[in-house]
Amino acid sequence: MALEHAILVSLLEKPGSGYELARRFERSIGYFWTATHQQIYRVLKRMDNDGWVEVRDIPQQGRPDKKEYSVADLGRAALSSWLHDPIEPESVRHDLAVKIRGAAFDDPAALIREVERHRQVHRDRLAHYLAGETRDFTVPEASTAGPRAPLDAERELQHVVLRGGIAYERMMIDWLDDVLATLSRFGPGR
Amino acid sequence: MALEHAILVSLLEKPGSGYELARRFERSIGYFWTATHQQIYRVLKRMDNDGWVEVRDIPQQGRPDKKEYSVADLGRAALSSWLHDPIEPESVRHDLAVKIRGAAFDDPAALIREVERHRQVHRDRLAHYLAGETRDFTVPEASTAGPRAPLDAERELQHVVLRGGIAYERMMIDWLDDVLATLSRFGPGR
DNA sequence: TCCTTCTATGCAACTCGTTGCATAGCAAGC
DNA sequence: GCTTGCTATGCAACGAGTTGCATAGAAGGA
Repeated sequence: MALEHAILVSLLEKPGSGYELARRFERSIGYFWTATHQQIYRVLKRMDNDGWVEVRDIPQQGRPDKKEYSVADLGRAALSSWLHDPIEPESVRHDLAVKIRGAAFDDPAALIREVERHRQVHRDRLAHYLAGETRDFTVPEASTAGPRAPLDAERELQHVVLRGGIAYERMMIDWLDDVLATLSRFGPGR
Repeated sequence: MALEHAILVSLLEKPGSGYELARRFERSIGYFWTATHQQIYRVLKRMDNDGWVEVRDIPQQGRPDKKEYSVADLGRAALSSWLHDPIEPESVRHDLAVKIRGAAFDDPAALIREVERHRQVHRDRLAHYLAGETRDFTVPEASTAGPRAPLDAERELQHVVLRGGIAYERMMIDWLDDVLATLSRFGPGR
């Protein structure tokens, strides 16, 4: 039940409409939390009822009005409370791993295409993350000694999460290489 | 909707009762697919209705009867068909990443305990996987040249999935170290 | 001109997954 | 003797997430 909290974080970083949130969930936030516009609209409505967010109607020309949401005090409190609650380490769900073990009872070689496709997706994601890192987090040459520049928590924490995404994609690409090498040792048919 | 398929794979590897499946989902299968006994019983019943599995009642002394499930031809066909369908690379859900980005609006240092706890969980899992690998996949010294031993697809594929789990845990531990180093650069309070 | 895509929001129906509870006998430890 | 935990299955209710559909005007390409 962390969708509310993911929305709160995103709105604290920058207020926006449900539609805009949905697009963010396809990009930066979506790297570690996915949500469709349906869920977002539904949850936003509930959050509004609960007083977690404030809405401002923004009329637009030629398009439907936009509702810009921002975080209210109650929402901030709810986020803070959630941050202090322990959470369980997330449970994993890897369809591909099920398929790989299942391939033993079918045709292992037939999975090669599929695994290659997944590897390409992870390569693309990695390239995308690395481009984002260069764009947003490249700092000018640090002075040799001297005091550090004041730390911007928001930026630093976004960066460390992005580094997590990068590490994950690199790990996946390496593992999928391993999987491909393993699959290729079995001939077609069973 | 891959729970059916995960169950099929598990039953092909070894027939068993719903209860036994639930325990396997806490162990080896659960490393990449979680399920509670509720889901398993419900899905097993549906799979039985659809003719994917066969049930054999095994009376026991002093305990409730056990229903041992095994995969029927229809189930095997369903698995094979699923294996040949492409799947989307799985969408991620990392509560912890949401928390880390959210910490910028609260107290970053307060997250340190939580992150350390998660790191410990991942260390434990890693140790567990490594022990399992030594136990199940240590091969006797390979002969210098000569022909390879016949390859056992089931075993090899189980092993490569386990190696994926190991790589994942190592990556997480390293990343959480990075997160801790980042969090520690911010003082308490905001 | 028509078709598609984008912005922007939303309902309804459905499936999937979680939580709490219930039964029931046996074994082990305090 | 009592509590806890294990085997073994299951119902009921709820909450989370997905899919299909609908509206509606603007912009851009075939």
